Amino acid sequence: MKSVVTKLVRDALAALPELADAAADLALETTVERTRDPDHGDFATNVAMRLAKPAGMNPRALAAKIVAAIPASNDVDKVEIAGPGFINIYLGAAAFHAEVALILERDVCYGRQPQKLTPRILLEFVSANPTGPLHVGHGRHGAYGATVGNLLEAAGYDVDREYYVNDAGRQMDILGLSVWLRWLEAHSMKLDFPAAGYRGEYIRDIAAAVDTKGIAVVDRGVLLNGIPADAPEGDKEAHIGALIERAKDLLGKDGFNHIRQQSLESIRQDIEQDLAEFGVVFDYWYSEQSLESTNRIDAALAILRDRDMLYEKDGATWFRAEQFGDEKDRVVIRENGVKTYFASDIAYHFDKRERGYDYLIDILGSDHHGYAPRVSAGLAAMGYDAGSLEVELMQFVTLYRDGEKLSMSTRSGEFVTLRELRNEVGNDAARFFYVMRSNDQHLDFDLELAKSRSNDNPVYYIQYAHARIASVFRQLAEKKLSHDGANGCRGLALLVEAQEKALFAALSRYPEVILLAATNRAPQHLVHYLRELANEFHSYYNAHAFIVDDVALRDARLTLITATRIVISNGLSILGVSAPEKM
RNA sequence: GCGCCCGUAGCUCAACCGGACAGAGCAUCGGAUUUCUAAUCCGGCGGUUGCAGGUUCGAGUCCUGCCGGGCGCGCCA
Repeated sequence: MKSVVTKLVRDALAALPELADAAADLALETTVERTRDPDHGDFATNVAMRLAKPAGMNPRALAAKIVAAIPASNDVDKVEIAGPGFINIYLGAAAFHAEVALILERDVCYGRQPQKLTPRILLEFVSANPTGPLHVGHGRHGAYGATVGNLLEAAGYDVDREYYVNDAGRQMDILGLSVWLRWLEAHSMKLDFPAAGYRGEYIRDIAAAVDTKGIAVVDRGVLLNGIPADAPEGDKEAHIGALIERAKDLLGKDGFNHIRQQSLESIRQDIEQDLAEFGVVFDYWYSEQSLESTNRIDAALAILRDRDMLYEKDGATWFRAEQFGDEKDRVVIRENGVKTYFASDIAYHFDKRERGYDYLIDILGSDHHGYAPRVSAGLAAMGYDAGSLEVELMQFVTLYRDGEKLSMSTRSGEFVTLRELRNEVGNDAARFFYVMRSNDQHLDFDLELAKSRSNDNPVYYIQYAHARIASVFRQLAEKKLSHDGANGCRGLALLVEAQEKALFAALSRYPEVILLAATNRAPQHLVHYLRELANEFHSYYNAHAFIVDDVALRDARLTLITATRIVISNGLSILGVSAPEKM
């Protein structure tokens, strides 16, 4: 609906060639806004104020000129100039009636833009290390990423979702070792579990299920002989490092890898299932190991070397990140010959572009904020536009129960898992609460509120509006009445109550909200909108009966609430929240 | 010390490249039900947008400095 107004203003400016220079680099869409105050009409534009200075004119005089140039339209009731030079546009009722007809016609597709061919977007999120079950922080990444993906798709983008599996490196060895030690414990060996190992209960579960091919019970003395002391007396990293080497010796490299791969695959599958149950699904699970096994890291480094982007210093190989805006140069190959994590990141992001994605969005924890300039520098050095990588940072989640903060710690194994959270509050409340706040705000997740089946809980408030509409139609059927939608559309002009006008206006905003939320990667806009829409509906419900004797009025009202039901359902669907028929 | 993010009502948060008297929910106070689900609605109370400057016709929003909080600043992953 906004596009209709924008077009009118654009046509008006086009009819005023003397403004062409002043308006040359003005993005017109941004000057047209919904009004907050109905006294200011439905839409307002500040275009006259924006152009006043470059055009060398008084804003109100300029506004008058623009208003005079606005072409006649059936959609517009009147246009007024207000305040310092705002142009207020009042739309006629017919424009809103047409929008409701469009909602009914497009149904589940209402609010979706036609598919754009470019840019192709790759959205990477969660990407938690496969060393244990997801915790509540990952849940926020999942809910946010999935919703942003849905929003981008609704906005017409071609978007794929990817999970980067950090299945290489030392942490995987620690995982493999942890599982083996638990397996040995289960086979009657008494030992002190390493302080740096993964201590969660799930490790025992994996150990119990592990395929024992190539695994042997070893003598405790053989295992621990010559291993440096663990913390607190010794260095826990040295201790576990020596144990990993010992494990590889005793089991053989293949034997150890066998345990390690089984362990990580078990955890990865658990993560995938957990997320799937949460309505968070990925197109690709991209393995870090595969980067190495296909030599993509070496290939990327070779390209950098060819471009003179690498140099040797202190026995290590450095990348000239500073040249591309990073705060300092970064090591890609350590003195000991091992490639850094950053080297695989460059290769990975390069590969994303090579796979044909034009635009990359990474959703990362806020503790990774230093990472964006680095990887952008890598992309730029590889010949791709640094601006083609966008990083959205997620602030942390704090759980509260009865007003008390719950602590979380991965290593201790005492964290609250996403699965536990989902079981406790339900998927709908969890999805909703996770995206209620802007991603750059800390999220206080109140378990009691999320569970409460009361008016305190915004999820139920919105779902209840949907269920109430469904209930109205059940009542209609019980009364042996039916709804003639075509007749309802013809009779929309009968709907002149304040609550009806408010509902018309709210409904017509939906496509704009989707675009806004998608553009800003800001699901909370949709959350707030749905709450407002539900509020308009509940007010209407309380003020007026829908199932009235006057057939024309009844059909019109039922048509209006049908449109409301469609929009609520579509919006909730993007949030990954169900729209119940009954509560 | 340097860098990034945040600071809005008692609490939790909105506010669309800067726009009209800064909006919701909770809490609190008062009201609405012979009714299509009261998981609802209507109204009242509540603000120097951390502080001080600056830019602008116009600043919660942009710039500078300060105060407070979070996170980062590895040849870790």
